[in-house]
Amino acid sequence: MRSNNRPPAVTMADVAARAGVSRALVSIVFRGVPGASPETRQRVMAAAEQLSYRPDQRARLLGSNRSRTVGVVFGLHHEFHAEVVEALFGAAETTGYDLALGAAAPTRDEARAVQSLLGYRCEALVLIGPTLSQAAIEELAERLPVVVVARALRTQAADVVRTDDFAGARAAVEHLAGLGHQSIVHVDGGRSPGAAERRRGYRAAMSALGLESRAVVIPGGLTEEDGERAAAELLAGTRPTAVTAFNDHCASGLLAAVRAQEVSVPGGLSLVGYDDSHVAGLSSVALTTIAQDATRLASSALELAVGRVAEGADCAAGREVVVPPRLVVRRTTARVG
Amino acid sequence: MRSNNRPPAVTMADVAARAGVSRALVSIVFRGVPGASPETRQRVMAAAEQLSYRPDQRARLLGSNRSRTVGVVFGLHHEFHAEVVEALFGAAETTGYDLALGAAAPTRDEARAVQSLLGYRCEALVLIGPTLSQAAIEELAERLPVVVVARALRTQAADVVRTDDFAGARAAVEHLAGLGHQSIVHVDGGRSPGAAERRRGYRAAMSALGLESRAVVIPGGLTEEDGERAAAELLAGTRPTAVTAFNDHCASGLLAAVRAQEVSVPGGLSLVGYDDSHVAGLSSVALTTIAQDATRLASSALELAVGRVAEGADCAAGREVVVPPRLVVRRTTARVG
DNA sequence: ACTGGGGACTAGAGCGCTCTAGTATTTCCC
DNA sequence: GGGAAATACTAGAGCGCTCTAGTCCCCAGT
Repeated sequence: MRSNNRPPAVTMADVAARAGVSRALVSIVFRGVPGASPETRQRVMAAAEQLSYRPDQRARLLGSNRSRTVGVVFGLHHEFHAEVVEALFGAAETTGYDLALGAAAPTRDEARAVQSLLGYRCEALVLIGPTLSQAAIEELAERLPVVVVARALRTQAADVVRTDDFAGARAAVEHLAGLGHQSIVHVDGGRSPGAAERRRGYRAAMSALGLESRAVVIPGGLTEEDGERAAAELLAGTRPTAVTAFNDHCASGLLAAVRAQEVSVPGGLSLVGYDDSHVAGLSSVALTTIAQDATRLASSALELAVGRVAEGADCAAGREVVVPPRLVVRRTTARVG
Repeated sequence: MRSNNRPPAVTMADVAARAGVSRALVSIVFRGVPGASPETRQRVMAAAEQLSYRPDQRARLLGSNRSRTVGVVFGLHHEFHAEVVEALFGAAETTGYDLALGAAAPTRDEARAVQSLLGYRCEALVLIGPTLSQAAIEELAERLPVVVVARALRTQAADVVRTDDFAGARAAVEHLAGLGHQSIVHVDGGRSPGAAERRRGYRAAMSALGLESRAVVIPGGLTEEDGERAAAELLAGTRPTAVTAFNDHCASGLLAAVRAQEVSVPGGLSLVGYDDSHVAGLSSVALTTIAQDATRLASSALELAVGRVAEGADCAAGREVVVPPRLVVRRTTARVG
């Protein structure tokens, strides 16, 4: 029994019949390949329009035995991921590839997202800030090209596109040092992608400035709550004059929390975030931060992904694209008072 | 020429050969339908495991001529949408339906997202806070079941699931009035989904309290920036003692901006947001707000969507589920000073 | 002993496309 | 005017599944 009594979906055959041509010709027109006269093309398109026909992706992909699809795994609640995803859509436009989204969230882990994407036979996978283990990523990479975005990974199996977080963290410290700060604390991101690099960059910069002994890293995280918790710890001990935070969310939580304690920013404390996310740009927050170039990360990632697909398995392994960060000075940093 | 020299994808036939059964049997096992003995099931699963086989969704769906997929259109940058999407994944678990995501963003409009979803032959569409015109939605609804979430819409064509925004706005006003406020301004959301209802609820509540003449609506929007702009306007005129904002983002922008102007909240101004989004819960923001129940919105939406699919075109038209909102009192509202 | 029924399994025809191999028809160039 | 080459089009075999209509075999009932 067919319980659904909507009209059956219109297929290529319907369009062909209406236009008075063969199915193959309709296929030719819709794929935009040569082999049809302009008038026929016109006629086919008109027929399709009248029937409001759209080619069935599933069948199209099945038939060509290529999916022309790149899977994207992203964190549903990560603002920065959303920016990269948007940029990926822009980049995909010119490549002829489609994007399939796999959402990861607290109640739906990355592995699930990946599995569902594999079911769609993506030709490559772009993982944005994945928290999967390196082993898991390498295993995946055996099956299809994998590009990891925004996470440093030493592996020959996958390509990596990331911001130079080491340089970013260093730039933050140097900016603060340039303003006369010496007591600079880093609130880190724990095991989050990028956290280790930023921590290393921070330490290296402190050493280079001869502030080695004053380097302090306190545990933070990637959410506002983490920033708030870090603020408590920060204010309890000997107060630094400046802080570099793992990301803008953490920084903004920290900012709000210290301001609530009557500590003025940047008067009493300078603060640098990371990512240049939306929140940093708000005039009421105006966070000095290190910007990641989502557009370049996205276009590089897609380029690597489709490049690898085209080259097949025998291409150069484990390429890495490092995009330089950019210091954006706003109003949470000032000369040490 | 086959440029890609990865091993060809493993198919059902491979599994069948390895397990020594027919393809059909493998299909039976993977669909979990009766018709295979426990031992055979075991054997097939083992074979699939060894080959790390996953059924090809495209083919599976093509073959069954059902996609068992519900398309979800959401705003990539809307925190609240992300919450609903996550809840939808949870709800989908029990229905046997899969979710396909269609992302809308400033550089990728909803129509594109919808078109791409249609290409995957979704059986129904869930539109979260769509900005599409009513006509466009109705046209869509002729082709497949459509459920609109978080936007009031008077139509027979689609089902609607929304929070009772009228009641929500009223609850906000009543809460403030209960604290002695009389001069209460509403910062609205313009043409955003839900904005009109909330505005009406605000006006109705003010009237009911005999504060009709003091009702003031100033233009806002759904972003922090909109809130900041509204703050400027707010502080320029005769200052109210309380504000209800269109959503939490708008409220938090407003909050930061007025605090920057040395206006204490809630001492000098009480503020109520809407949505109970993440940001409202931050201890440094602690925004009193009207919570929308994303989980219930999501489960109702999915229920309606699959219900309509099951019933076919002849089912009750234009159902509406209205989920009650909930006042969450935090620390941005206080008795009028 | 014969029938009937049910469980386990298979053959094979789709699903709506793509794409190779082909058939007409026209054009072009000595 | 005849062959080559290009252009416009079609036939039909897949792609990897699902699912209907079987086949086969074993056992209960009479």
